[in-house]
Order: sequence, then structure tokens, then C-alpha cells
Amino acid sequence: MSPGPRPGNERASIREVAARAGVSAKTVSRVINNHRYVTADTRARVEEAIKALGFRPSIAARSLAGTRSGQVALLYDNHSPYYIHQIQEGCWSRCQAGDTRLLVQPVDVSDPLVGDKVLGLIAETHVDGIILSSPVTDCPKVLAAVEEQGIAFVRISPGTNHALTASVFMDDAQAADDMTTHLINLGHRRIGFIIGHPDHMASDQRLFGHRRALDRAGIAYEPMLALAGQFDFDSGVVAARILLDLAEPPTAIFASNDDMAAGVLAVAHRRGIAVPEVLSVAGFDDTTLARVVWPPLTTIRQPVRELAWTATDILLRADGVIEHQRLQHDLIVRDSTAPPPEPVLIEPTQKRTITP
Amino acid sequence: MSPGPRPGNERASIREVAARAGVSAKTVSRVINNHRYVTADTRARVEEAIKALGFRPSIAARSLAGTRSGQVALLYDNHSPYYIHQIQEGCWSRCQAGDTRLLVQPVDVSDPLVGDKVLGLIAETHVDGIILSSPVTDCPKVLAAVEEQGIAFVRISPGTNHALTASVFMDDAQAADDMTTHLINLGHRRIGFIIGHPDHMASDQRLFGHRRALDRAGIAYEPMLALAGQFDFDSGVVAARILLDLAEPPTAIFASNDDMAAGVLAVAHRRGIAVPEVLSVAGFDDTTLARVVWPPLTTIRQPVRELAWTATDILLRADGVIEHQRLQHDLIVRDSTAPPPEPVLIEPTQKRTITP
DNA sequence: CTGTATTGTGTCATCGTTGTCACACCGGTT
DNA sequence: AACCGGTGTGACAACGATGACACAATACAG
Repeated sequence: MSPGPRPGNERASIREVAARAGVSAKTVSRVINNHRYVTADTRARVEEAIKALGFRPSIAARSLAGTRSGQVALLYDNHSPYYIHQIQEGCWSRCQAGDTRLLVQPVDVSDPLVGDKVLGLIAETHVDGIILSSPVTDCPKVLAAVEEQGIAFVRISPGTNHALTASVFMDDAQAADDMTTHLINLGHRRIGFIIGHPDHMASDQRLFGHRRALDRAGIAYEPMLALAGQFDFDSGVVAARILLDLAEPPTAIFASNDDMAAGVLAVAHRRGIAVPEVLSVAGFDDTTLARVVWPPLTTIRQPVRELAWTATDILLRADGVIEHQRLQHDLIVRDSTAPPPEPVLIEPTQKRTITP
Repeated sequence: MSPGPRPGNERASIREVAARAGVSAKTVSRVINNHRYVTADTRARVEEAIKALGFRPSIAARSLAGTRSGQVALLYDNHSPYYIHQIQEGCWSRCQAGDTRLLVQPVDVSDPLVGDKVLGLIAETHVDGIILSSPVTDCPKVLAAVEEQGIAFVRISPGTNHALTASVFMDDAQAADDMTTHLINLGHRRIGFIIGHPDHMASDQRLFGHRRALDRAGIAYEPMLALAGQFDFDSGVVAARILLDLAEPPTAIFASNDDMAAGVLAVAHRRGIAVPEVLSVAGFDDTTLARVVWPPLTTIRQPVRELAWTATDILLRADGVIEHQRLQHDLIVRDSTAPPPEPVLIEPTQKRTITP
């Protein structure tokens, strides 16, 4: 009756399109794949038929018969929802533009069978390429699996061997250096640091940058002030408690991501420690979270969406060239950092109120 | 050399497995599909061969030849990363258990072509079923598309016609009623309300429940106190500003989700309004965010992960029966709600400090 | 006017599975 | 002895697209 896609629930196949356009199936295939040698007239007839029948080429048939499936997979294992969300968005938007389908796959890098699972994914889905986000970027089992299959892949923010594989990253060390320098410039000398998740190589880089900045300013690095975290809110809480319980607590705490910084803020609030007047808090990533907490976090803007977009772009353009791109970060100063309290004589009344 | 999957990058096909096990391809197919009539001996030989060759059946070939593809899609269009994240996790965990692959697909319900896009997805990927999360659950174009294709689908928290389709939901009205009642019981009489995103039917339900609770307590509903929001942080900020600028501002604000409640908190902090002493704030959803902000939010725990899990479960079990499940919600009281300030005479010193 | 490259189009086999059908075997009834 | 329903297995043709190859038509040079 009405024009447009056919009423029934039977999908049109390429042969039906061919019949309607009065050409062979192969020619239809040429049209949908933008093959060069098709006359404008033929192309138009085929396109009309495609539209009239609501034809969509089956990915399954394509993967079987052809050399490409038009699908790529994104592998992640990350505990920051905001971060993943932005990664997904970036990959997704680039895939849309490239007529490619994106398979989003959580994986567990600590699973001993993770290699097999990835091999299974590749074999089952015939994906053309894989996007790895940190920390999957540095999981030897996963890397072995994709390399064994000789499948194209791109790494987002890898911690190791940038140069050996296609990758997109930012300078984590420099970014952390920038933040620590910002705190030093404000006058802080005792700066607590919360290290990221040990699986993420970026965690090391950020710690390194932090130490480098301290070093340059002639401030001794005190291991007691650098605590391990997990990139999640709760580990930020735990670390903050320890730091603030120190006999001589830091005047600033720099957490390796926003989630942990939010944990620091929560502890500060709970204890009635004013941020930033008494304690400065800095995060990293500039996820939405940084604007949502109070006070809004001074943080490093990491172009997460853009990293993901670019990684996908490299993968889809895949010229076989191993390509790298470094993207810029920015120091975003908001309300959570300020000069430390005046280092005046400590009188009883000066003592900060600490409620457990 | 080493045992396990073959070294090369060629995947083993069912025929190779068959050859190695000394059976026909069809028999291998029977084994991997748990067909009844296969002798234990044959099964064992085939399984050995499968393991030895690292064989994985191709989803593409299955979708083409068979009646099932072993893939389902999750469609979402939601602006709360925490919410989506939990939805994804729930669907994903159920799919894993069911040897099913999950295609996560963002869609745009306001896109005029959204129906075509969904039809395209179905045709291209041969998915066996679809999970719709709010507000896609109530997008007529999407519903028309999936119904036209006669494909199985389940809705998570649909706003309309629960009974007509398989769905999993909670009682949004009752939950909002519970929260408003909680605030009333604390002594609040002027309660601001921030309505959810207009595309989400749950928004209406929550407003309805709020009004019902007011009604029951004999408190007149003042439209001025119920403002439109978008389910995101920024709209919470905007609404909070308006509410707090009123000549007679509310003593409590109930936002229809946690993100908007976080926006309210931000405004309160900015203006130096103590929460909960001067202003109570309540959220909805109990996403991670509720624990991350300060003070931790009193909110409604919506079993999001479980909703998603159950929806997927219904889809995968698909007996053809239209199934519904209502899951329980909980009122989670944290630190953001308390009795209103004493309604004593208003003296100058009592005036709350308002900094813009 | 012939030879050769370029442009269009079609035929056919094939990708890796599963559905259908056929068939052979088994033990137990009539 | 013939027949039966329930088991177990294989042959073969799909599914819907693309790759390899063949071939025609045209363009253009010599």
C-alpha cells in the first residue's frame, strides 16, 4: 500500500533488489559498495529499488562472503562510568560516520581466560578491528590474542610501547606535572597524592609526573604522602582518611582521577575541613563528575571523547601504517584549589576541627 | 607445537572439526547446539576436536543458515552515565550466562529517522531480540519498527501500556509518593519538585506520586514549586536557582533523579545554604552519584541492574508469553534530608545568607 | 581499420553454518 | 517375521552477500 519499506517482516535480499532494478545481484553489490564502474543510470535504478524495498545488506552474509564485516569492537575494563561513557560516545560517533557497527565488549583483564574470550570474540563476530581502552591496552593476554589473529587494533592511552602499535594518547606525566606545579605555585609544600589503579599504566606516568614536578621545585618526595588507589570513589575515601590522619597532614591532595578526588572531598566534608581554604583537592580527567561535586574540581581535562574518536578514525582508515597521535590536555582550575592556610604559629584556636 | 588453539590466524571451520572427529559437519553442529540425539562417545570426540582446534562457531554463518543469531540488542537514549552503565552491566551479565552476544546501541528518539535506523539494525545484524530502555520504550517509531519486524522485545521501565508487551518496571509513582511522604513526615510543608525529562514517561509517574502524597497529607499542590528538568545536572542547577529565588523558598527539594539533585546541592553550596539543616534535598535512582556527592543523597533505590538483568532474562527465555515483572524499590535515607529549620519568628539574624 | 586499454555488467562458486530429509540401527510388539 | 517408534548420523541445499573471472562495449591510439 504505502510506499517505503515493505509491510511484511521478510527482509528484502540483494536478489530481490536486483530483480526490481533489472540488473544482476553483483551489480547491486557494486552500488552498495561504491564500486567505481557503474553507470549513473544503473546506479540510480538500483538505488531506487533499494529504497523502495527498504533493503539493508546483511552483515552476516557480508562477513561470510567478503573480506570485511563492517564491524569493530571496543574492549574496556574500567570502573569509571563517566570515562567509559565518553569513550563509547567517541567511538560510536566515528563509527556512525563510517557505516561501521560498534560492538562494545566489557572484558576482565584479571580473568585468566581473557585471551580465549577475546579470540572467541574475534572468531565469532568477524570484527575487522579492535579498539582497546586502558587498561586492556596493556593486558599481555589480550595483546597476544589480537596479534596472533593479525587483526588491526588501536590502543587508547596505552602505558607501554606506544611506538609499536597504533595508538592515541596524551602526556600523562606532563599533565600530572602541570597539576603538581599548579599546587606548588599556589604555595603548597606538603602534597598528598593518590595513585591510580595498578593495572593502568597511566597511573605510573601520573605518579612520575607528580614526582618530577616536586623534584624540580626542590621538594622532597615523601612516600608516606603517595597512597595507592583504585580509580574509584571508595579508594579515594580510604586514602584521604589516611592522609588526613597523618601527624602533619598535607595541605593539598592530588588524586589521579576525579572519582578518587570526589572521595577526598567527601572525607573533607565529613570532617568539616574546608575545601579549598584548608585543604586543596585536585582531580584528573575532567569527567562530568568534576563539575558535579562540591566544590567543582580543579582537574586535568583529558580529551577522552576525542581520544576515542581519533582511535576509531585511525582504525577505520587503517592504511596499514602504524599511526600515533598525541592529544593535548588542559589544566582546568576550578574552586577546589587555593593557597594553603597561612603558615602562622600554631595556636590552639588555629587547630582545625576534626570530627571522626 | 603447543597444544590449544592453532598457531596461524586461520580460524577452524566446522568441517575441519568434523574431519578430525571423524563425523559429519552436521553432527558437530548437533554437539555445539546440544542436540539430544548424539551418543556420549561421539560427543566426546567432537568436543575434543573442538578444543584442540580452538573452534568457535561463526555468528555470521549461524545467523544466515539458522533461525537464531545468538545476538540481542540493547537500545538506549539516556543522559545519565551511571544509569546507562548499570543497565549495560545488567544486560551484559545475563547475556554472558546465556551465550548470547549483546549489541549496545545508542539511539536518538528525537531523530525523525529513528525508526529506519532500528529497522536497519534488525536487518543488518539479525538480532533475535531487543531490549528497550527508557525512553526508547515509549518511542512510537521504534515500537512500530520492532513490531513490524515481529521481533521479540522487552521494555525496561516503560511508561505506557505495561500490559501489552513484555516489560520490567518498578512503581515510580509509589516510590515518589514514598519520598514525598518521608519529607512530609520530617515536617516539610513547602516541597520543591524537579520533574524529569519529558521524553521519559517515568517523569509523569513520579510527579503523580509526589502529588498524591501531598494530597493525602492535605498539602495544596503549588505548580510554582514543580519545575521542569532534563534529568541532567545542569537542569537541576537551573531549577534549584529558580526555587531558591522564590519569595518563600521551599524547605526541601525533591529532584526526579540523582543528577538533578546533585545540581540542587551545587546551588545550595554556592549560596551557603546548609544541607540538610536549612534545605533538604532528595534524589531518585540511587546511582553511584548519590554516594559521591556531599552530603550523600537520600534517594530511591531503583534496582537498575536487576531490572536490566531481568529484562534480558525474559527475552532470552522468550517462551512467547508476554511477561511482566515489577521490582521493588527502597527509600534510602542518607544525610541530605532532615527536619526543616524551626519555624520560629523570622528575626534579622535568622535570615539565611544568600550569596549569588 | 585493427589492437589495446578502460569501463561496465553478468555468471558462478563460495564463505560456515543449520534445516530438511533420508536412512540405518535398535529393542520390543504383534 | 514383519512392523514399529525412538535414536543416531549423514547428504545436500539453502541462507545473502562478495570475489574471481569472463566478457561486451566503448574509447582511443597508431
